[in-house]
Amino acid sequence: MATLKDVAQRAGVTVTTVSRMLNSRVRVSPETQARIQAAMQELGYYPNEMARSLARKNSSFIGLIVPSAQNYFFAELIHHIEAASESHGCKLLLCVSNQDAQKEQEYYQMLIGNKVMGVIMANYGQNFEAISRSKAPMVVFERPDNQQIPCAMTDDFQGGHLAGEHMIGKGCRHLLYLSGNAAKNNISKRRFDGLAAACAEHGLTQPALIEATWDEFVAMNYDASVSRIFQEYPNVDGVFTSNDIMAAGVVQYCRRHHISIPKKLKVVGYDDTSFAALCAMPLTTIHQPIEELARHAVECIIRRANGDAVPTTALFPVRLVERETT
Amino acid sequence: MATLKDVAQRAGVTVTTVSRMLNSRVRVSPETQARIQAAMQELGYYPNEMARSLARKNSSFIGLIVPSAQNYFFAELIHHIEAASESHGCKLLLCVSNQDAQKEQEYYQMLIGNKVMGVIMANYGQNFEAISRSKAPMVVFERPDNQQIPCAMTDDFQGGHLAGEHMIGKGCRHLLYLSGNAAKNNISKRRFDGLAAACAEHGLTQPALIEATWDEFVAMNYDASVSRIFQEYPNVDGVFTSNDIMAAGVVQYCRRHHISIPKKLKVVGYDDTSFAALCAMPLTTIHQPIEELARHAVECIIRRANGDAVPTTALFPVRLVERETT
DNA sequence: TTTCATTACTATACCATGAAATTAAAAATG
DNA sequence: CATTTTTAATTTCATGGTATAGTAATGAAA
Repeated sequence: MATLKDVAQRAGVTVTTVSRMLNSRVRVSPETQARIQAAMQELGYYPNEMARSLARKNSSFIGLIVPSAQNYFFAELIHHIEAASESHGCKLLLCVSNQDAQKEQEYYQMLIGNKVMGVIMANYGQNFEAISRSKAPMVVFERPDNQQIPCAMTDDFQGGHLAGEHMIGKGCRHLLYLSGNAAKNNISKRRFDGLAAACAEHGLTQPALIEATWDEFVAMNYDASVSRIFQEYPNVDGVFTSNDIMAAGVVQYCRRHHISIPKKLKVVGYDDTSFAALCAMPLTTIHQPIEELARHAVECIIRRANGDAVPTTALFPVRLVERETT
Repeated sequence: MATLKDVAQRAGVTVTTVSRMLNSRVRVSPETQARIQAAMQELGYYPNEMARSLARKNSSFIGLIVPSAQNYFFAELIHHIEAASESHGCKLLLCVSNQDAQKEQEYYQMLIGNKVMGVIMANYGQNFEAISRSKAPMVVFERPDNQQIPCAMTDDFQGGHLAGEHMIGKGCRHLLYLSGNAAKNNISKRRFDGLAAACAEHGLTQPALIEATWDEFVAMNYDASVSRIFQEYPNVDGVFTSNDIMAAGVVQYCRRHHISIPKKLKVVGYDDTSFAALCAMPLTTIHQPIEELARHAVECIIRRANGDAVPTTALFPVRLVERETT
């Protein structure tokens, strides 16, 4: 590959001049500019980003750590984060952690080693001290223990509450929350709390709770947990799930067991990925503003890289989308 | 961040020694090794990958260009390519082209500029000359014009043929192919040819053809094309689609219009992503070995980086998975 | 004393950046 | 008009963190 030097030589100037033309807005005479342009054309020059990063002590990479890339929610998140990155001239380094805390750490190290502009973590393993040490800006999709870290999140409590209100309004009396693998984490807890609050407000008992496993998340098959619902809580008439895939699983189960939806059972999913509308029975679900979330996260990083102030926490509202399962 | 120099200083050796220990298999005495290890620990040293890449003239990045990250097929592809990369110690640079040939070029340039080990293109824009110039190994998921480029693909003709055989065997007489946005591309053509061959073998007329648009692909909503099917070919009794999302669209349409599946109409999808089993009506579909494909692509790159020979073309068989739509 | 293993030293390369210095040309001054 | 000042355009030089080749030095074992 042609280097700056080659271009400079061909254009009859020094490397600095070429570099200046490319990077700084200091004037370069039009003639030299033309000569350099021509030389670059002829040689098919493209700067070595490695050298750039080294010299500048930072790259234009943005690291993204997600637990899965297959899962629809994260697939959309990835999609939008890529788009947002690209629109800011950044490149996306994608890391799939499989929810493995160890891997998360390793990936994080690797990203820091690659001098990324910032790291976005979509699943924030609990004890993550390394972060505070490094000074690479980081954004998290979860309320971090460390208040220094910017955070973009949606209003999970509201989501649970909306779902509860909706189902109760439709006549449900026995609610159940089918929680994701992250049952003990805050996201799940907040949603549950929202749901529970709605129950309390209407004088209903606490919602029941079933926790799916991580394996089910990976396999995108929640059959085991879904059937537990009906074994353990036969009189349930409203199910709220942690994601749309689970909701689809419930719908499928009911179809096989001739439980009519929405008459006998109402189902509210979560995320509102395109999948929610694609199931043969379109899901009522809580819509998460994934694109806004993604944009916000990327912007946090860009701003911090520019030395601008960054809001510590941003809370995005969610909304309920009514379709056919309620 | 601590640098090699810092580590060397602390361990009382020269950078060369530390570097040697990290990179070459030349012997370093156990004591020095221990001292260096300790120093690295204490300083939390992690090598600057930028500097490494620069010095070595290559990085351990693998670039992946896909038209979309949301689309289920590509989401799974991404997932598996990430996994395969990681297992070889490589990092994944994800690029979403939106099927824009211009963007594809730009991304490709960018990747070359980042000295990636290789590029995997999941949608291979036609006239892509830049490739031949650069010598970064590249793998494509499509039969390339350029025979130099390794290529991993599945047997699309077989896929079409299987679908045809299956539907004809189930009694269909009027087949239709709902083609993806890439109707004019080879993939789609080969599938159609396979389907047509099956028809011919059974003395049926050529299958009808409807082409979806790129916009529909992006929106993951094929309503417009789906309804065209029934307007233009009211007597169709078997639909073969280019992906599972389309098939789900057909199923949904039929559900709304009380066309019973599989009695009146049979549907065969393509890809067999997890989505195929998740729809409320599980799809009969052509299974693509996405994981194997991904692994193969990554291995091609690794091998070429090691200077080993790489098979030019690898053709993977597909198989039909029968579920409830036929 | 020779031999060998280990480590140090030195220099150079990778490619680009950026601060400071230089040159050349244009403008202002007496 | 000669001289100084200003400005624009470009160059020189040092720098970033690591890799690597070649050579010298050290110390211990043969």
